[in-house]
Amino acid sequence: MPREHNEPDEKIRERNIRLIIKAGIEIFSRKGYDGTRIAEIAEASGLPKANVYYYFSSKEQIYTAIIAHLLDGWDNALKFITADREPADAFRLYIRAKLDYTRKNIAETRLFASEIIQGARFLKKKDRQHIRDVTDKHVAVIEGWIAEGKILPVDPRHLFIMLWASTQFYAEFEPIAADGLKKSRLKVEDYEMAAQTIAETVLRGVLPRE
Amino acid sequence: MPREHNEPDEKIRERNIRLIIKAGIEIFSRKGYDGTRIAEIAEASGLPKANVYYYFSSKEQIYTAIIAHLLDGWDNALKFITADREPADAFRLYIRAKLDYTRKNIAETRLFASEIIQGARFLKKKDRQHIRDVTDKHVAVIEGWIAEGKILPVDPRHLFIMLWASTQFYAEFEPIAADGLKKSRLKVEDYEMAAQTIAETVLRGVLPRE
DNA sequence: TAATAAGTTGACACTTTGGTCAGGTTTTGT
DNA sequence: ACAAAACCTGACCAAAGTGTCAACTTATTA
Repeated sequence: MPREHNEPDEKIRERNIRLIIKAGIEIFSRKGYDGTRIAEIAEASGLPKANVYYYFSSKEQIYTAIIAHLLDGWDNALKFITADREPADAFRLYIRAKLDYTRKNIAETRLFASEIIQGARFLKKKDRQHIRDVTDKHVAVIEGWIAEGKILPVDPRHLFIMLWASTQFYAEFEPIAADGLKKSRLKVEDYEMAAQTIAETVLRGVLPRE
Repeated sequence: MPREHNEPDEKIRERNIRLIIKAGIEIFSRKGYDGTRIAEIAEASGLPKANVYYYFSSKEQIYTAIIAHLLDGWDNALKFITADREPADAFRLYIRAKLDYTRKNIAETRLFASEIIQGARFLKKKDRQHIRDVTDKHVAVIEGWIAEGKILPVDPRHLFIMLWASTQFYAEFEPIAADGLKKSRLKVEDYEMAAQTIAETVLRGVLPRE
């Protein structure tokens, strides 16, 4: 088996940790925490099991490293609901960015879903607090728009959940979504069409009539 | 430990299978297929492990029995999108029924999500076909409404996914949904409010302006 | 280039797992 | 009451699981 070679300047440590995390994301996302076997991660990353333990002292440590990595990714992807934009633009951008992120990071998205379904056992208090804070900030922006009459009075928290849920779905439930769309696999165009439908419907749903 | 006593006339076999399935739903939903240990199901159902194997010959058999049971439940719960209703009523009823079902069957809902995330390994071809058929039927009704001008031209499949996703979310992602709503746990009123927000928004989103 | 640090790994210890089985007890039909 | 059927279960496997370790090789640094 040809050894994956380093990117330029990438240290051995960095490369191996990257390989382990990458394999871990894939396998944890499919099997959940309890269902994942370290040996499988080792095999998928091309390292012997003992070498995995050289970098991580336990299964839990690999898992929590991945969760942290994942939450980081989201923060970068989602900064589009700000008060200085028009609601229509903000929603459209948000929906598109979220769908884009999930499409390009299907395994991470599934892993997060898996973690929550399994009881959010490894989501730290501060991680949850962080999610709450981000939500609150967005909610405040929406409430501002409502006060200005820019959108209709809708419960902003449920509205948010609706957007979150709709955009998550395509990655998490890919086989079901594909069945529903009568495709064998989802392609970029399907995500594109999803973004359009969600944005159109929700915008007509919340913008005041002219 | 006090033995759970029979419901009147319930045969031993029925009772034990019921107990095993019940425990199985709870544990499979939390741990996924690979993560679930038969010993844990045995303990949760109050039977010795060997007794579980007296009724089911393998882990897989328990799991697939549960999946079948679950799909049955859905068929009963969701019969509200029919061409003879007005769109507004049909959507409102569907959203409410789905949220009601997920609220009362949280573990089943999570188990289904878990199964899909883990690659739909045990969802039989005919089950998927059945889901497709039901979807197609609903899609046809929506297309009918569009043709009659009763609702705006929206992609019916993506619209459906939106409804499905939004209504699933509260059960699957309960901790996140609760965080988002600033509650410690979701109550009936929260599901009620969710139904209202989703229905209002989507209806304004698809009904033609007067 | 020599010493030290970092990385690698086969083999091992110990635990848990799915599943079996022989032999017991209880329920049921007649 | 008695036999047959249904039910129950402690003890047991082989396989698979997590994590360890001592001895080895490769990289780094002065």
